[in-house]
Amino acid sequence: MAQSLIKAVRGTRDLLPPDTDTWNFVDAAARDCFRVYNFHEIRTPILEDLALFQRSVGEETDIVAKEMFAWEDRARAESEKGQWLALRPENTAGVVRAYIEHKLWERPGLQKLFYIGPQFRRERPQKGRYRQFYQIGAEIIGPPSSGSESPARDAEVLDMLAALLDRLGIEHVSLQLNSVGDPEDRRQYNVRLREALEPVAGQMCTDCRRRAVTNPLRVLDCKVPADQPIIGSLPRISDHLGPAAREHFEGLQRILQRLEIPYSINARLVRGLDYYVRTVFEFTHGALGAQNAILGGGRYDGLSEALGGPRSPGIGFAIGEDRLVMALAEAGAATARAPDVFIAPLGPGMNAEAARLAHELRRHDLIVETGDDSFRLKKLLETAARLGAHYAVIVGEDELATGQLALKDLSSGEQRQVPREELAARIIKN
RNA sequence: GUGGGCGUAGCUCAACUGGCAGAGCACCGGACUGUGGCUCCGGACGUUGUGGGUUCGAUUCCCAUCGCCCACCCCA
Repeated sequence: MAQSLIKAVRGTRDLLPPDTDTWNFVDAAARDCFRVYNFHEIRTPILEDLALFQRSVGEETDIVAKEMFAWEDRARAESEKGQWLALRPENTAGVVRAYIEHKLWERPGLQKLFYIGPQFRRERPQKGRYRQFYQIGAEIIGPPSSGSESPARDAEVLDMLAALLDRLGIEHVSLQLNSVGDPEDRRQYNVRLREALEPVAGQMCTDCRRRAVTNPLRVLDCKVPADQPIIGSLPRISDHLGPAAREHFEGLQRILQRLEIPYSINARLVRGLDYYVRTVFEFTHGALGAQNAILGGGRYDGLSEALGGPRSPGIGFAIGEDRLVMALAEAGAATARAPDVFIAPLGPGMNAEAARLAHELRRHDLIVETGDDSFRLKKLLETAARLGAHYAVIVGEDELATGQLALKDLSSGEQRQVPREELAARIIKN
């Protein structure tokens, strides 16, 4: 391989057929789900002002501190400085920015928005983690008067997710649920956690010793077996929720139970983004390697205000589509598309007849592939079989003369003469 | 950013302590001039990721470099 060949840049990849059929299958299933839950699509730019992510995701988070593609744009005038731009590392910030910029809170009712698109993080690639990755996400946001603060909205989002995963046939997923409380609850809990960690951190792994100082919440996430007893003895955030957050969390659980959506409370589920309050959740899937979270989300009641907008509580999620597709592949889901019929033009000059017939069949919404009259019939049928076509139609001199086309069922091998005008109906019926 | 593993045909992989780079699948042609899947015969397929070093000789050993994978940190 010559080294001068240009290749896809690190952490990006080409999605090729037949995999793209699977991706489209997922997209279509998601859009269908969003439709019946009355969500509408929003498309925001891939490129945003860097400050948007610093203010929303959190300046101290690794995502913003070291994992963004960001650069200073060319200055418009010599006296000016360039604007700092970034490829979006997630989509919620952009959605809320657009919500504020276009005063969507003035529209009646709740804003129920979804997006499907690429996101970018400058991390070292590994299984299920790419520098350009794809997320399917949705947000419910609106002023408090629209009911945006209600746990019913949290439940609606979770119900939709459960429906989507079920529809896709993804099994072995489990809903992990937690409440991280309101900002004041979280501050107090952080203090308590630090206090509790101080005497025991020395007995924990090196990462935890560091986290105990820098980011105590992350200690809860540690997977080192030896640390588990200590982690189990640490105070739980659920014991430190204020009355409002507690009531919200209980309200959500009542609805989930009525909806018969199974979930488990994971007191150690904390999420990395600064803006999350109250409800946080994850769906995890076995057999995806270390990156086992297939989607995640939570409530972000203060985000709009943090970005200079009016108070607008909200809740949302993002599905890691790369991982969802991986899970589908694990399940062996058949999503590839094959032609309904292959047209074999037999003999010189038959391409025109084949093209005409293909045109007619396609108007009946059939997936049609055509061969070329320069090939022998043996090769044409071979091609038809290899493409996975259900039927082959032979168009040759004999057929033209009689008006009867040879229709061959490629799985059974059965072949019969069919009048040209009945062809489409015959293929559709089977 | 850190650690480990791996780079050989389109794909999956062989090649003993250094001795003519191979197999299966896939591809193309033929046996079979209007009938695919099975079988048989034949064909094409490579600067062994790249650059350097050691050697009579390197896919093999050494150094460097690039790429990919897995994991860590962190996270969807």
